[in-house]
Amino acid sequence: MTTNGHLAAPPVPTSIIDNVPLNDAQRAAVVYDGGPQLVFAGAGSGKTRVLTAKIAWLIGHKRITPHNIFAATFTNKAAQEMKQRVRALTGSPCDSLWIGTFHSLCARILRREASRLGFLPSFTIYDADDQVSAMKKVIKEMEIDERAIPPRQALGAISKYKNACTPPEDLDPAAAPFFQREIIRIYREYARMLKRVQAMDFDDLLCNAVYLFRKNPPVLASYQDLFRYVLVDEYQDTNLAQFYLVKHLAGRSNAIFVVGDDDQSIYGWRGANIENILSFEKAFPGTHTFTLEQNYRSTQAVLRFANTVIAGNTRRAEKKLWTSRSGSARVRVTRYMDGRQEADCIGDDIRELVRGGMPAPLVCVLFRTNAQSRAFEEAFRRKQLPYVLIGAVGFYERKEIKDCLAYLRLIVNPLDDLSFERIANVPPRGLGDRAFKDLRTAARAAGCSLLQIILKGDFSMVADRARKGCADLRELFTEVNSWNAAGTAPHEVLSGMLTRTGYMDMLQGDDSEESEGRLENINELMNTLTIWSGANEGKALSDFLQEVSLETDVDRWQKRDDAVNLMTMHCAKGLEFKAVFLAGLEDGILPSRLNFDDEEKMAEERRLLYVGVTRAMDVLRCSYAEQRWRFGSVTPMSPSRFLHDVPPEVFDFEDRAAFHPAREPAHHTRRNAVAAGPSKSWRGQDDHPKYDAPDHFTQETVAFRIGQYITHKNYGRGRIVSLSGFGKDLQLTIVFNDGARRKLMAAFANLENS
DNA sequence: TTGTTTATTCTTTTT
DNA sequence: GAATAAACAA
Repeated sequence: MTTNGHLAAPPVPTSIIDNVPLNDAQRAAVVYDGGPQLVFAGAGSGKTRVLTAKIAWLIGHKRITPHNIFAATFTNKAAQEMKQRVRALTGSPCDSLWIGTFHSLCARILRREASRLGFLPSFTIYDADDQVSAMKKVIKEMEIDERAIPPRQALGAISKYKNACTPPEDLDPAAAPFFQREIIRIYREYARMLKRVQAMDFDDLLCNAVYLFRKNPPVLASYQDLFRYVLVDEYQDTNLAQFYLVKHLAGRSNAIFVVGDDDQSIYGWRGANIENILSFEKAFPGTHTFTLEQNYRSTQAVLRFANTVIAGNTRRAEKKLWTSRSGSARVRVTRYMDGRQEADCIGDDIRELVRGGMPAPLVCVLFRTNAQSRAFEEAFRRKQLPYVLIGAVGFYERKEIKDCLAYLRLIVNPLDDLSFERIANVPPRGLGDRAFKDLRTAARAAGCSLLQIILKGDFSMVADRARKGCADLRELFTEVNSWNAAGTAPHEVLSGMLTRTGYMDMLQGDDSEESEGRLENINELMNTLTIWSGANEGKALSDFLQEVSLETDVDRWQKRDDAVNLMTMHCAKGLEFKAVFLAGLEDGILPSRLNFDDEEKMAEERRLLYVGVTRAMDVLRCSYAEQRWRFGSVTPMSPSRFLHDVPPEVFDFEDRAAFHPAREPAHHTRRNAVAAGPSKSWRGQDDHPKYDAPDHFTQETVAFRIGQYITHKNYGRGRIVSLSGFGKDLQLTIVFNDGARRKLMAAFANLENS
């Protein structure tokens, strides 16, 4: 059953949302009150607005208390913003809304109910790094060869089980083939270890919440009573565990509202299941489906490009995005000689845009992988073009920051052996492998954690020279624990701790470039913590640690009023910019060569490009390079196969490679030298058959750009005013000196430069 | 036990 | 090219 607005929108004056400009379809979705709702919201169709209005309507019109609403968003930032807007609309304080990412909402539930799962409320949340080190330890302890089963692979397999909410005790190793059998054994040990150190990884937050509800029907019932309404944003990126969760919470009331766009499903690799949205109606019978097709974000030129990109995918929910926004700028596709030229020229183009009045923070460069950011950072720094890089090496993933956090974690959770092992010898305290082994044996015998052994004060199990270090640690933690108990502000605890341990001295003594940056980072952490303590009076150190580990890249993003933005396309989900540059659109990068052989993954790559394209409001520029400096050698590249699916009339093609002045950069091979040689993949052998891209992109004969003067045998001299198509099909629009405007096929026109 | 050198491996996207 | 692990010297 589908409604496009006109039928189901009774013009009931519902004062609460009268202040929100909504079109018919949006309004219909907001005021519908007849059971489960699925809203297909195309890119830029006002999804957030609908979601916000819906919550406001629930509170203001349906009289549901904020406390009884569960809303899952994709970032915490989005949650904060929505909270603000709902507050503005309803005039009621909305602090009690359950709104946030699935992970934070689950963490909140799990802290309250921890004991039912055999956890303490103070459990630690392990990030990807922590997971790897925990897994390495498990594998080592089980005396399995790390090369036979790489930790990451084991984690990947376990993550699949957790996504499906299959606990290790439901798996029978005897019934599985060898490799799987080992994985199951490892899964068991890993789970045991996390329990022992009182930690949950990201997947645990979701599946443990599901286990909680499965095993405790009364608890489930109490949450079903609590959450009278469940809303989910970006539903296309939910995984099975999240589906179970939603099904548990809303299964009885059927009071559920989900928004999403199957065309923007880009997290399949993380376990997201596009079937969740495509089969929503099966899971929630009686679902009413709404479709938002009017795009308010992009110009027709951008949207046409986007529509042709996504049209290449077959299995999609039918929808046609349209816009009434006109705009003068055509989409441009540019060919560059190499990554460096690409970054340079994009920098120049951005400067040009900004000079023309475009605010820098509304400009964004998007790429497929984090590694690609480097070229831009270098170029922009050279050009003194301010930028902010979102994502990449996250602040909280830096060594020194992780060290600080490990110290703090140990105060909150003394059972966290992993954090203990991380910092026990940083700065050096004479504790090496030998000492750790001794401590572990003693801890195991006493049935307690490493830190607890230290706190006992009996160091007879370790060698002489390690005793001093152990005693130091004991003194440190005894003292710090007393500060914390006495209610010393968190930032003071941290700074006291770092001075006391000599960590600061360690960095100050080392006058390398990095240690300077590290000191700065630690300062920044201290500032963050100070500000946080001020803004969150009454909250504990443990709350800070949780917020930090569940923070998304976008959450930490602060727009600077003079800086342009750099980020991956994944990171850009849900965001919009006036001008978007999509860089590195090459086969092997987007789509990633790692997904060449999997049809569904390739469809996801295409959706990723679609997401990138639809971030643009006014200006969209795509680019690819002929060769790229990758992995220590120059690799020839060809344009993304997705570009070939876009009909030429939808964009202007511009070739800047041929016009780039010959340059002899220190480490770059000359283009011709490479182009002439046999094409070699970066591994030294062609392990993937090279996609046979039509060579018209790279044909050296087609080298024209807008503004160039040429001479034609019959028509004389003229100036190129626009280009469309590629290679053999490249069409030039030329204004000749006689005033005539002619469209010519470049391949046949036989033009000369003049 | 610690710090240095050399070898080796591996490259996507993130809560 | 970078990050990590193993090997080695002090």
